[in-house]
Amino acid sequence: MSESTPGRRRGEELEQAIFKATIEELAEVGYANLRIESVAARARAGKASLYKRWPSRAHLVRAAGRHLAVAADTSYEPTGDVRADLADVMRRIADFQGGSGGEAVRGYVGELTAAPDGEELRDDIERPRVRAITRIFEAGVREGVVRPEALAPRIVNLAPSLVTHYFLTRGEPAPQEVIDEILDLVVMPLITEREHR
Amino acid sequence: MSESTPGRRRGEELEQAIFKATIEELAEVGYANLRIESVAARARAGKASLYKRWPSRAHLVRAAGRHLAVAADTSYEPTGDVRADLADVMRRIADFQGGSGGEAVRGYVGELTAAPDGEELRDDIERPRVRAITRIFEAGVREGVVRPEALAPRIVNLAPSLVTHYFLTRGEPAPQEVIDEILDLVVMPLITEREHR
DNA sequence: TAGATAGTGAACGAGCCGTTCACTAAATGC
DNA sequence: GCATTTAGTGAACGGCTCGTTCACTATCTA
Repeated sequence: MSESTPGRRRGEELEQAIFKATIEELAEVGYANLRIESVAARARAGKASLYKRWPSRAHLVRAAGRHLAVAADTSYEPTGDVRADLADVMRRIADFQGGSGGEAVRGYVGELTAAPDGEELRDDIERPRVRAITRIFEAGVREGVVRPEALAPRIVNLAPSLVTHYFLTRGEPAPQEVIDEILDLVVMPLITEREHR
Repeated sequence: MSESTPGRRRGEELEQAIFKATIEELAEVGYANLRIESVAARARAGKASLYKRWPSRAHLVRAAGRHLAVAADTSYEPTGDVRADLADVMRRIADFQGGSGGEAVRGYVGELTAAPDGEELRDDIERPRVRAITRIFEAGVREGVVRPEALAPRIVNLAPSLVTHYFLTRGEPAPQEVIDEILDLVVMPLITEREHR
């Protein structure tokens, strides 16, 4: 019961508090203005405790981003309406990008130079999306409305990639109209059978 | 003839020298490690001259990026082979991203928060691509191998968007295999007629 | 040729970085 | 229940880069 007066936290408990503070700071000031000292102060922790765990701001933010991505990984149940299900997943991605997760990704991208590490963050973010969309596509294939070739990873990743590209190049998450247009002009025409004609 | 010993440059001439220095620095140390003082020193200019023109590093890099994008805008003549022409344009985009242009874009993305300005840079970069691909598509439409619907901006931008997304999330420009896969699995199936079957 | 304009270079205060250290609280071993 | 080890705190630091200022000087213009 060391909740109200933490006395002195350590290990996992302290780490969680630092992640929480990082995410809050990201949401408030953005990645570009994130100060290690501010995070430490907000978490009521010593700056040295942060540097003991992560060698730089970029590493801290990356770790916090993974933390966030894993936490946000809620399993998704397709309704069977392929377009509606895809729109739903894309909307969730855009919402994620509108918050701290987006700031973390932005920072990761800005600092990234010929990615030596950092693949884990991308994987943690991509994996649940791929899983959700694969299930949607599989359901569509069973019903005969989606071509089996659509299950190729590049095609499964198409919708998330385009939503993310919008976010990265515009600075704000894709609005609903953009999501609709991506679906109606690109994704749906590509994945559905066009035997008519 | 104030080339070898510039005496003291001003106006346009000085600005060009600063851009040149910025681009060289970007290529050498990357955006994250770019120091205003290093740029000034390399351009043999006073730091104050830089701050007189651009309020921050981000603005300087953005301006240099536009400068570069405009300079790189070589008009493109389609051969008529849609896939080969697209592969060519995508290859050029990836090459651009592998140099200073990519670093400028990366910096712009990292610093970007709900883009108030910065649309000019995106436009300067996108416009020539859109123009080139539109011409490729138009040629394809005339020959009956490309659907007229492919001329929608979202579809014209598809290939560049995916190449750019790869670059931004991986930290390095898309290799040839990725370009080929994007073309064969996504772009070509989407834009070509599929009346057979 | 005189004045106005624009660039130089050095110096500055301020802020944040990443590190260190003496101190203290919590966990562990006995 | 006491002694030892482990881990976090908080303050202080040297160093770097920022963005600004200022006296000086080169170039342009009238």
